[in-house]
Amino acid sequence: MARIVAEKADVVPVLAEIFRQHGYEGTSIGIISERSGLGRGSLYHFFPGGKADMAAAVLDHVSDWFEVNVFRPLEVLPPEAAINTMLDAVLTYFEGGQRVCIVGAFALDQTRDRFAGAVGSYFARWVAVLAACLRRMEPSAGTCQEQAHRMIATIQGGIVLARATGDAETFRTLINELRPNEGRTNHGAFKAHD
Amino acid sequence: MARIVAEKADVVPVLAEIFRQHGYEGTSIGIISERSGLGRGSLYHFFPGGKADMAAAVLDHVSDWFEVNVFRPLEVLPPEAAINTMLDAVLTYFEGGQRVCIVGAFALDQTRDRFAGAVGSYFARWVAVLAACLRRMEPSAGTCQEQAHRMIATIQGGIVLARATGDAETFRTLINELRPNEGRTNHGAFKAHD
DNA sequence: TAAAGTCTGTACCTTTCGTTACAGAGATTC
DNA sequence: GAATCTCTGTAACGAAAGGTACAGACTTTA
Repeated sequence: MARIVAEKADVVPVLAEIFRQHGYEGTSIGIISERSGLGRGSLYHFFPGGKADMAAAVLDHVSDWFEVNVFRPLEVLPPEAAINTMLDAVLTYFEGGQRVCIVGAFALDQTRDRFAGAVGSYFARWVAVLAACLRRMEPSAGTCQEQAHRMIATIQGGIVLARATGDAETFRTLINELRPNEGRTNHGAFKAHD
Repeated sequence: MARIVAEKADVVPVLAEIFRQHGYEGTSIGIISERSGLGRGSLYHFFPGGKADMAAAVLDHVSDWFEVNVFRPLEVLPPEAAINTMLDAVLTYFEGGQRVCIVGAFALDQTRDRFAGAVGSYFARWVAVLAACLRRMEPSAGTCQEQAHRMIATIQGGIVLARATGDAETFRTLINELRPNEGRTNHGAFKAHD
């Protein structure tokens, strides 16, 4: 038999892309086998738990990526730089909003219940770490958690909006408006009048 | 045969709820038949195009609801009242973010391509009509479209976030912060400093 | 009341789903 | 170099998928 040795680590990103495109229910083992080039044998060798196992590995992988590229920087970098790093990462990772956040996508249907732990902790950690960063930035502010919610919601909703309208520029503008370092402009829903 | 005459109009809301919960791919005719109480015969009588036909009817129905309860008010009411009406509708309709926006959910996977027209025009109309309302409110502002994007993204992302964390209060706070009529507070991501 | 039209339940079709079984090829170990 | 382990391809499984066929029962029209 032709044997091209595959490693689990190489397969997970491919799986991630497939789940991103088709969603959990829309992804079939057939598609996975075809797009990854791995037969069913290999697939079930790496992921004995089947499809759910594959999706769980993808969620882990995504969480790790955000841990390194977003959450950790939010903790260790100076606040303004941290937030800019986060937004830069978001802009490239989600490809102008055309590439979906699987965790967010999973949250929208019953898939959420299956992976409630991973989905919940991903967003909980993001909120916690971003709120803490905002607090370091403006210790006087008592609404850091709400600000964090608003920023994350803008990112997630920006993906929905950008994909629905097919407009990547919408997403980029939305994200860049969240930056803290462009001359203290008002980033609110309504312009400040006074 | 037992004959309980059903009307298409009565069935569509039930379908909507099912698609909301399971997503397009996760919804099977079996589930639909079971939950709606209609046999396959009736289902395919009302929707000759099958599952896609059913989902299309749901999208139409949702669009109509928003047309009446959100878009039209945004056009005809005084701006501030219009926006408050929209936010009230959003709060009750999405049930604290636990109930999903099907249009938004469809936008996140390949289902979008199947219903690109309905998905695109739903959001395009929302953006257009909200931006126009904001312009009437503050004719000087040149960023009404961006503000509209931000508000709609907050709503859609708020649903994602609320469902992921299971916290309905997060969603309510997020929505209420979008209101224009509470003493000109700054609703931005960052507090205004000057 | 006869005819036509509308709705409904059931049985069945084909395809695809996720999963399993398993033999064999290649690498690794002793 | 035999034994073992890791990986791979193929075939097949039962279950569930979406969809069709169609006769029967009720309404409506005439």
